[in-house]
Amino acid sequence: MRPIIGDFDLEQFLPFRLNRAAEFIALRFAAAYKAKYGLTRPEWRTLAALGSSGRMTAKEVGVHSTMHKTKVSRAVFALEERRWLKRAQDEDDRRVEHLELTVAGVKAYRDLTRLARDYSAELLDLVGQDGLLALSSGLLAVEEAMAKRGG
Amino acid sequence: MRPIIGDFDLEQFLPFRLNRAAEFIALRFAAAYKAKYGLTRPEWRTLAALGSSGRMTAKEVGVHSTMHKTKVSRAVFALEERRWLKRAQDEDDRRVEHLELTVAGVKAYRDLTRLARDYSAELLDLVGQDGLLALSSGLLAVEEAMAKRGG
DNA sequence: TACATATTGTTACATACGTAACTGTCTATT
DNA sequence: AATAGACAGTTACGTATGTAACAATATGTA
Repeated sequence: MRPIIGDFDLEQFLPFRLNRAAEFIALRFAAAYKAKYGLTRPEWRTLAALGSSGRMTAKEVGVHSTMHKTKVSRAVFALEERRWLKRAQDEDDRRVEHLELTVAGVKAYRDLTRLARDYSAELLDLVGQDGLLALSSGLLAVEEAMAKRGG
Repeated sequence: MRPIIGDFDLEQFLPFRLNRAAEFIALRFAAAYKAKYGLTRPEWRTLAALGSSGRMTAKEVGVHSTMHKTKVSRAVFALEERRWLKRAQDEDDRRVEHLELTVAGVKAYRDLTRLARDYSAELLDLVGQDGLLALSSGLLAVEEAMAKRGG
């Protein structure tokens, strides 16, 4: 539909397009880990961060996965209740807690990363290689901008 | 940091990267309309949809801007309270309401689209033309996939 | 040592959200 | 005409969110 009043078109506005695509892409995957384990997104991200890096503080998880500290705090609490994660106080600085996955946590992490890889393949099929390459290269440019301007 | 346990890396996972970039890009613009008018994102989107198309039903707004009907319903209510929008019942089907901006609404729309254009220019400056072109082309591929698979 | 400031992580509060249930209206079938 | 189903839009409810205030600890400076 052509604009009547102005020449602005939401359909062409990058923030809108980016958001819509992100919701679409992320929701399909979120449905998987939500259905299988009842995880929230912050919980999945925390699991993924700890699974790949082995041991981190809550603050590091937040930086690594770009999450607000309250989100991390709540996700850590939920994963701890599930017994997928354990805390250990730092000996030098008692404000700091080192977080680590339990055996059960690692198991869940492995299963979920398998789902993630399956989903990546599905995306390749759905969006096509050219599309994904373009997207990835565009995202890289945004990520560089974020690093400069403090994302 | 290299993964210790598995070979999965959140940093490379497209849903994560897409989400993070979308949050970064959208938040910067959201800050503008939130600071200036106290608008929420659904309200801005509804305003943008009505501003560019002139007259729509709530359902059409939802389709056009990919929003859940409860979001649209609440945004319409808020814009109506502000007297930026008025409703008119359809004469043939009394379930349907035609939504239209008031003069004040159009004025705000014009101002906000100006901000949107400024922000687009800022993005060009921040991310660079090559990056934006790649991003746009990648998003197009996603949008085509969404159209096929029902986004 | 004492005091101000910064930092890690948690919590209280207000707000935003989606699901599901609902109201009112229209359409199709009988 | 009557009934069942579909549809537009609203609302109630539980949950997720960010802001701001907070507790506990650490650091720097006098």
